[in-house]
Order: sequence, then structure tokens, then C-alpha cells
Amino acid sequence: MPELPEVETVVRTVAPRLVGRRLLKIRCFTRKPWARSVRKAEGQTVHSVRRYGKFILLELDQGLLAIHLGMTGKLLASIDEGPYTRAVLVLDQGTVLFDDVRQFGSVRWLRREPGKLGPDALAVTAEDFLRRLRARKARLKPLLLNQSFLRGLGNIYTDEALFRAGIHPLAMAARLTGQRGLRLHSAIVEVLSEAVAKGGSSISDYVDADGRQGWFQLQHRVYQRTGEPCVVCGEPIRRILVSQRGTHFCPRCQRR
DNA sequence: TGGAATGTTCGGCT
DNA sequence: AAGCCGAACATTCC
Repeated sequence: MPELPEVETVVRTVAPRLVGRRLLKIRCFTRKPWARSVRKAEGQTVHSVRRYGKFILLELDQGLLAIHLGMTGKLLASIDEGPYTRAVLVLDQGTVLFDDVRQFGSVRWLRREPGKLGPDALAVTAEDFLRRLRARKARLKPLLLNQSFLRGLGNIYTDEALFRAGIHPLAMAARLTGQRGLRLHSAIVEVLSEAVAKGGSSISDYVDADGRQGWFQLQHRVYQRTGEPCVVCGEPIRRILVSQRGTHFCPRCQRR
């Protein structure tokens, strides 16, 4: 489920349940190694909840609780534990569940925020973005997915941003003209802002902490529209594999 | 039945 | 060193 807009939506919906609350206990139902670190969070008060790239960070008295939703993780303001509930945050008032079918997600206690990530995809300035593009000898699709280059983009919004900018996913980052680099920066900020405003994309079963779906999937122009006509030129949308990820683009609007 | 799915990490190769 | 590739993690859905 989770790229920047989905994580941002979860943060906004879960924050009111967590801020000011005391984490009495964290019960884990998994044998993943991350479950052992959460003990250090028990007994602590949650001072703030914020998004850091695709991480949800709970600021505690000491250190942070870092939640990553992986591919299918959900944070739910609920007490209805199900077969995929991997952790239960027991608060002094209420509970929050961490459900995760595929178990690529995690909840772990950290001394400080995760290091070595690039600037936030919604906050990066055009100048900084251009400078960073220039410094990389890599193709755009894998580069934009790389969280140490820019944090927050995933497969959906990378494809959507490249389409909006009219840039081929295999184009070399360092060889983009300044104009096209700026266009890409605007496309990224625009598509992410619009998606946040729509509560993210519910392409399989993504829901926010209150169980509500997002609606941005209705605005997707290329992602999972293989064979359907391009909304701009009518050419069928093509799907290729780029570093093992399905990559969708319009061969006419996004020439190499 | 095989393949694909919103993600990250690690080892190996160039 | 940087970047690419494939595999691995676990499960469901079509």
C-alpha cells in the first residue's frame, strides 16, 4: 500500500489517537526479529507522530518507534485483531493495530531517525533536485525509487510523475536538460500533492487508520493501465520491467 | 498454474 | 565506488 501519500494519510488519521498517549504495552504476533526491539518503547509517552519518507515515526520520551508499512501494512485505530495482526499497541486510552499480510513491514524502536535517506520528495527544492540529478549516472526509474536519492516515491508515483513530465523511465538522470529536470520536479510535487488530497491510492486494500479508502487510483494515468489508451494521445500504455518492477509509460508521450 | 503485487536489503558482478 | 541484476522475504489474487 504505502508510498508517500498513503503514509501521509495514515499519519494524519492515526496521530490524534497516539499523541499524548502512553504506550503501555506492545504485543507482537510474529517471529520477525524487529519484534524484540519494541520493548524499549513500552511505558513511554508519544509526543508526536510524523512521516519520514515512507516511515511513520512516533517520537517518544527516549528514541522513536519507527513503523514501515512495507507492501501490505496497515495501522488501524481498532481493537478487532485479525489473522494478519502482527502487533498491537496498547495505549492508556485505546489500541492501535499493525496488520500486515505479506510481512514486509516492521515496527521497531530506534535511538534516532533513520539515516542516509535523501530529501523528502514533497519538500525538496527544484535547485536541490536538479543538482542531485546531475550527480547521478543512473536511469530515472530506479533512481527515483532509491530512497537514498529522494525519500517517499514508490512504484505508482514514479510512473505517474514520469508520465506527467513526458520523460522515458530509462532516460539517464544526468543527461536531462534543466528544463526537463524542472518539469520532472514539478510533476513529482504535483502528483504527490494531488494524491495526498485524495487520501492516497487504494489499489488493492489500502485503508487509512479509520478504515477509509483513498481515491487517487481513479486519477492514475499509466500505472496498471497496460494496453489502455493514453489519456493524452490514445497510444496504448506499455508495460516493461525495470529493475524487477512493472513500469508503465506511454511510448509516444515519453520518448527515449 | 504461473505471475504479479504499493518495498527493502543483500550479495555478486562489472 | 557506483550502479545494475537477481534473489530473498511472505501471502494473496487472478
